[in-house]
Amino acid sequence: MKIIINTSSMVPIYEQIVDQIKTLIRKGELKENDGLPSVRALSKELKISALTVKKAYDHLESGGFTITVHGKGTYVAAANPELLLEEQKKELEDDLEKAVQKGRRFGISDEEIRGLFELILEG
Amino acid sequence: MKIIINTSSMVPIYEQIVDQIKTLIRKGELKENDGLPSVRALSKELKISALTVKKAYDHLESGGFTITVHGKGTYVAAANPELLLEEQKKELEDDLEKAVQKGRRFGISDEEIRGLFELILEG
Amino acid sequence: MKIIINTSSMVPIYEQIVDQIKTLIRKGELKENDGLPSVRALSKELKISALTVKKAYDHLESGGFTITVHGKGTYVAAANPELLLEEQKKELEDDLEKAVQKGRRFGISDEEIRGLFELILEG
Amino acid sequence: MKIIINTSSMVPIYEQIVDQIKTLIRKGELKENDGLPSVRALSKELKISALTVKKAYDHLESGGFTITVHGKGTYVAAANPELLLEEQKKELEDDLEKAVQKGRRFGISDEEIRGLFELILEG
DNA sequence: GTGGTCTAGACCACT
DNA sequence: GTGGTCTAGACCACG
Repeated sequence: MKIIINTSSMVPIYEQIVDQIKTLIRKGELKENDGLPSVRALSKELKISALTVKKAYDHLESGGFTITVHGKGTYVAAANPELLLEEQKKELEDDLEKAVQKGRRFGISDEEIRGLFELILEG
Repeated sequence: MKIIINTSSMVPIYEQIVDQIKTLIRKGELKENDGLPSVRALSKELKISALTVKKAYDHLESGGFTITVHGKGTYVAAANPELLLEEQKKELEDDLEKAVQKGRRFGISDEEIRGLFELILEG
Repeated sequence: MKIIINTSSMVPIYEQIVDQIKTLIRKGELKENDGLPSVRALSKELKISALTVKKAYDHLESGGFTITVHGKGTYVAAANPELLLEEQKKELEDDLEKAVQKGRRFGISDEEIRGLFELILEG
Repeated sequence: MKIIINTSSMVPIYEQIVDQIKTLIRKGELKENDGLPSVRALSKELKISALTVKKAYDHLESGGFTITVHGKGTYVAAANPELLLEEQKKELEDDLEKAVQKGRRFGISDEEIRGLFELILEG
């Protein structure tokens, strides 16, 4: 489990974990019935609170991506990589749309917004 | 003063006010020495707490965009539209960068991210 | 009546008026039964709100320095220049004491405070 | 944290808190990365509203004296005691200057003002 | 009328 | 537990 946490990022830690595990599942690096690290183990490895890991696992489970078996651990559920991809694309789309709308609200032209976007993508 | 508040947004109300007034100043719709609505008047108009409007005005003043005179009101300070534009561009840039990073974290290729972006811009 | 108003000062306008009239009385430039300018006249002369002048006159009257005769005007009361001087000294003393206490609270030595004070007095 | 609040003073409570914490930082009693009391804890201790403490902490953060981490707490930032000292001296200087100007407005001679000042400093 | 401060409590997000 | 936002209303100072 290569999870990378950026504590100075504005993205909540639990969300960073959720995002990365979802991606691992989608890309097939985590397959059905694979076991996730225990909450305590992952929290120790990432040097963060166990409650934060627990929150990430809760989100994964309520989204149907994992199944938690009491007393045993957390396992990857029957994955549907395509659905997952669509979901993640939708989320990205929302973020991009919000940014574009903010730019337009600022009175910045679409050409300029595109220019900034390309700079970021290439930089 | 056409300020539009979206209470269901995750963006704090006071920040929405700050953003929109900054934009009005930058676009010249609010000029130097123009008076802003009184705290009470705007709070009544937007149906929000006076303290929330006050907080927005405080942010504007500490940013040097307005000058507040006790017992008289809040006025637009000597504007520096260019500096303001740079600031707003920087903010947009940050949002776009976060979105791109999220896309990459999802394992979505840059080409796909660009595709989504163009769809939004053209849509 | 040479009253000088500094609108950019942090001292309230009405207080500036009160201070200067008290001083005029104390120094004998305004004597008992002398008439003060009407509220309207002074407000026009100083280009400030009549309410502000009214507030200054109210303070003077409640302090016993003037007497207002309905329909006639405001007149200097029997002055007691010595008492007035003591009062003003007391006020100055309070301000200086507050400043010194603040300096000490900041952990600035008495020598340094004295140094700053002398600089101001000589500057 | 020995913070002393004077509710009968004209100085806003939040400003009193800001002043005293700045001084604690400058004098080294609060060092880099030290945690400040939680908003709720300090508000309870001082028997004031949590919002007032929050306002003080906001001012400290916007001044770069502290760093606030959501869900964790407020911590002392890399201090710059010298800059802080200059800032506090400037504040004291302003207060002294205002007092001197008031004395002169009262028509009190510089010698007398100095006399009062020395009495306070020595008393 | 204006802004400035404060309260007592609520709800939310993050750890 | 922590901080972040918001409310509805109060009281004060200034014009």
